[in-house]
Amino acid sequence: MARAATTADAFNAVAEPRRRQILDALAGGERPVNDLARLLELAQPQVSKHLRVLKAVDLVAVRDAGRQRLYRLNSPPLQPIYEWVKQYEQLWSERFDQMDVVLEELKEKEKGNDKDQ
Amino acid sequence: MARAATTADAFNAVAEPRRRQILDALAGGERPVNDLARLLELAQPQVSKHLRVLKAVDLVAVRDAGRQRLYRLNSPPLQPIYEWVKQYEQLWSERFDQMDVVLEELKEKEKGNDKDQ
DNA sequence: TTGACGTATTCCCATATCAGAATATAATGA
DNA sequence: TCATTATATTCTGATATGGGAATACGTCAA
Repeated sequence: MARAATTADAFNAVAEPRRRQILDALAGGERPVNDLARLLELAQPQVSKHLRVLKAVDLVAVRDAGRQRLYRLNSPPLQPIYEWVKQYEQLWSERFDQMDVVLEELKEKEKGNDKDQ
Repeated sequence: MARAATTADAFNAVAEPRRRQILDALAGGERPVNDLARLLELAQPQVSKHLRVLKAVDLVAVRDAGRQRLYRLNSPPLQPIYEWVKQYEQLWSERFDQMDVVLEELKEKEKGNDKDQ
């Protein structure tokens, strides 16, 4: 098998920086496609394609407005990412863990020194 | 160009479920490769390959222990993901608040129905 | 040294990606 | 209806993935 599709879940969809930028832009409110293209300095077809991926994982919704299509953010599908990564936030923010890492490295170094002698 | 490499950053590395599982397993402490393979019911070579990706983005560190190689979690590279997704957490919790409002209204209506009976 | 164990690498292959260019579709206004 | 504007789709090509299988590498014990 190959790599999971970008449309497989929010994790994969959001791994692409352009798509994160699009979501960031939509956080300010709904926008038509060309607007996004101008903002991100990206060609219109690429924007449409990225939006398609985001739509597939339900991260955006669309609304027709004449010839324009107004896309808007739908953030809830990001929640699993938040929930997953949140658990690790403690690990890097807690001082004790950092101390553990430092101590581990010191032990390693000491081992190396022992070997040398 | 093609899709960004899995080793491009933590976003891409972590988009693969198996690699998240590996990190989850390592959250409990350092482990040798075969241990992980058994835990995740995955063939050893695949585990080694996933670990290589995780190492490339500095999400794991290794320590030699005889014939074994003990891998351990290094969570700080996950921080950019947390920081990015955290901004959206408010948006969906606000939505929940709105839902609360709706539920409240429903309850009110029900009260009204009770009165009718 | 040899054999066994633990881990890493390589090869194969089906599958997707992303950008760019070209083109198609849809809606509006004259 | 026709031209214009806004968006979507299709095609191409270079690239990489992830699993499976086979194999190579490294270390320890006898």
